[in-house]
Amino acid sequence: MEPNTKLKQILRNEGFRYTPQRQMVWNELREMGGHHDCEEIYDELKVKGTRVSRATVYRTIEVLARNGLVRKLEVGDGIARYEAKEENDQHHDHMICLETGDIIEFYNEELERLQEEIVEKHGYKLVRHVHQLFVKKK
Amino acid sequence: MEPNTKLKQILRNEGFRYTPQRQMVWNELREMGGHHDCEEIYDELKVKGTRVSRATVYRTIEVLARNGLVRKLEVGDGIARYEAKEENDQHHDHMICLETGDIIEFYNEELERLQEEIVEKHGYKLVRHVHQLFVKKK
DNA sequence: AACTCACATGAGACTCAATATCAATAAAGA
DNA sequence: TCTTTATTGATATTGAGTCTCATGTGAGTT
Repeated sequence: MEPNTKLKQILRNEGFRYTPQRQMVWNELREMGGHHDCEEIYDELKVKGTRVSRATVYRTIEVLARNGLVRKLEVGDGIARYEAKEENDQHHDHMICLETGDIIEFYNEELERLQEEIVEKHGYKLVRHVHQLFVKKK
Repeated sequence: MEPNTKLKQILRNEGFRYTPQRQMVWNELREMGGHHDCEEIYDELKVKGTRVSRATVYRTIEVLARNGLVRKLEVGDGIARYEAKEENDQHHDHMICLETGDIIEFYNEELERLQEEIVEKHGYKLVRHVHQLFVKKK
């Protein structure tokens, strides 16, 4: 399956249209890698000569996030970051260095299990979670 | 020690002045209990006839948070909530019900330990963390 | 008690990420 | 090719939060 077909399929399943703009935003975030805000994506697309409006970047990221292609990350500075969720990425959370702003990914199975357990104990089921560790170099 | 002295002491230690406005914001948040945003605190003070400006509420909450009297809580809707940290409150994190907006507090010792362990393993030290479980009723 | 002055307050202007508006455009099925 | 309707682009608007600055006041000093 060629890479573009994946996005096309997902959009179709959700009743959305496949558009070059959506493809470009999705491509861009994947190519950039890491964690970026909408403004960065918008600027990068502009630099590359592809004209996608700011509004469309915001709207597309939202659509991609709702459909699990992208993960939203809020680090507390009022600017939402996004990261592409690739085919066989495993789930992870984030450690944010307060000195450098670096974002480090981590995953801990025991942690995931504990969360489920806690939620269960309160009579709920877990939909999603936000877990961020703000750290400093030792 | 009468309750007001506590705030007075803390402010003085930080080189801040003790003002009726700061006392009123602090009192209000404690009386309200739970998790509230600045606008709610501002409105409630206005209803009670005490005139504290919006700017002062925002500024005071910030001072209180920096000095550990108040805890900031961001649930992802772009509005910061705050909760009073009383004398002998123990640390806790939050479960947010996606259906009702209810905020449930939880604490798990093993979870806290694990976080320290993970951070340690990456060569950092933990400063603070954000941990929120978004849930639905079963 | 009066004096002093740096810090705090109040009112409103301002910021800026994000959203809404709406005419023009273009998917995609018939 | 035609038609319908979602999508786009340009821009205005929103709103939580911050900044400004003239005025007010806490609190140390005399």
